[in-house]
Amino acid sequence: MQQNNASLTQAERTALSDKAMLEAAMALVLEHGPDKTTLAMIGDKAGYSRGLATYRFGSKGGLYDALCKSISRHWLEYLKQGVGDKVGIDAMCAALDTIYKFEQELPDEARALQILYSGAASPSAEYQQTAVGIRRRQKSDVAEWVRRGQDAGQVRDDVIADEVAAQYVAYISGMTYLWMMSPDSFDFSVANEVMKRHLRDSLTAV
Amino acid sequence: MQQNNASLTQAERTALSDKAMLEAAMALVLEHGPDKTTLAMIGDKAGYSRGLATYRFGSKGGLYDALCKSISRHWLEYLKQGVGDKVGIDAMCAALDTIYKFEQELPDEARALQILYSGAASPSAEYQQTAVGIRRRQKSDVAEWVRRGQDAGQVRDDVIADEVAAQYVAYISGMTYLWMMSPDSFDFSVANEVMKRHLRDSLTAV
DNA sequence: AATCACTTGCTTGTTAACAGCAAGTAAAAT
DNA sequence: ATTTTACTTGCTGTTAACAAGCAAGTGATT
Repeated sequence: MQQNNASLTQAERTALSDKAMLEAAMALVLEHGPDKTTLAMIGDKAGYSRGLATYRFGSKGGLYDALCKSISRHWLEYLKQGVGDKVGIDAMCAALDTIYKFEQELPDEARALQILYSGAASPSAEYQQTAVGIRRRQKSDVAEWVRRGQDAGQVRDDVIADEVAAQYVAYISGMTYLWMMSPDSFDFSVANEVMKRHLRDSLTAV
Repeated sequence: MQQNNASLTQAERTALSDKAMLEAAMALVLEHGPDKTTLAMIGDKAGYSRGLATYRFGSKGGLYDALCKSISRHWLEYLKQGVGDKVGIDAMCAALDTIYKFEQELPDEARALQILYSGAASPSAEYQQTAVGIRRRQKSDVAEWVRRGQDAGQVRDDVIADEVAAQYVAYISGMTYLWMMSPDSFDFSVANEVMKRHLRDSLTAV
């Protein structure tokens, strides 16, 4: 399929097939969901054999773990760019805007990530720890924003960073889930404005 | 298995096997997740044949839809009892306490429901509409509490009931999900106290 | 620079497990 | 007694996973 390139190093071949497989997997997950997607479909769509997915990723769960990590990495980079070096309330508001922008610009990745994170709730999900780790990291990042905002005098001192971060991450998890499940019932941009106002009202130093 | 009862009506037989199947399914979903649970395992655990689940519920997805509805019904009754005839902020706070109590008293049902709702994010989930409908109903119930609280003069008039309800339901969805994924990272009772304080601070009429 | 030993990427053959269906049996209703 | 309903068993196509094989790339020796 891809041997029109006269000659590739082993590393290049792997990188190429890896990318093709993960892209195919994402498209098929969006269309059919993780469980109705078969390894044969993925291999076929990627332009390889039905056996490559298992060979490369060990198992179906292993492939989804890799996909989860791959999209998460991209998302975390995107978020980092959107937030920049802001801290405190500014960082939290910028993150909300970045989430919305990500959903608008890269709806496929956003949706696929949401499906995978949701699937991680199942006891059989092999990427459960991956999903948990990312949520945990997001929470600690937010807590750090709050602490730095407090140091900078922007955020009031009597709030507890970890508590604020837990509420914030819970809100985001729930809102992205609900919005994906029924976009017509939940207006994301309005919700974001409400949330930003709330953050300013409740966290700004007196 | 259950024919020690001399004679049962057809309706009784169905009710009995229905209950046994759903209970078995719930236990197995908690242990192995929906996709690694097989219909044969469910029939076996319930004390019937491997074929009954398909016969009764049409398909694996149909069974999970029934399970989702069954646990949801119980949960909604439990919630109704916990909230009583409260409205406004009181109802929203009572609902938070009831959620916590449900998780403490009936952790299996709470966890199974969470797994099923999460699985509904997959495009292949046959109970997607069931899950969406319940979330939608919860949101409109909350909006109604807010409106009645406004009528009673407890809740400030300048908040928009639908917006408040969306935020509230999003927060609950996210918190229950995160708490199930890593109970050690999210302190549910502390989060509830924080949330209740926030509700009072931001919604109480001036 | 040409060959050869070896490794790595990928494919194909195979198997056990699975969901779903159809045809059957047993139990209750009429 | 006959019909209807609850449930079981036999069967088939599909699937994930594994193993054995093939082909392409790599690196050392000459």
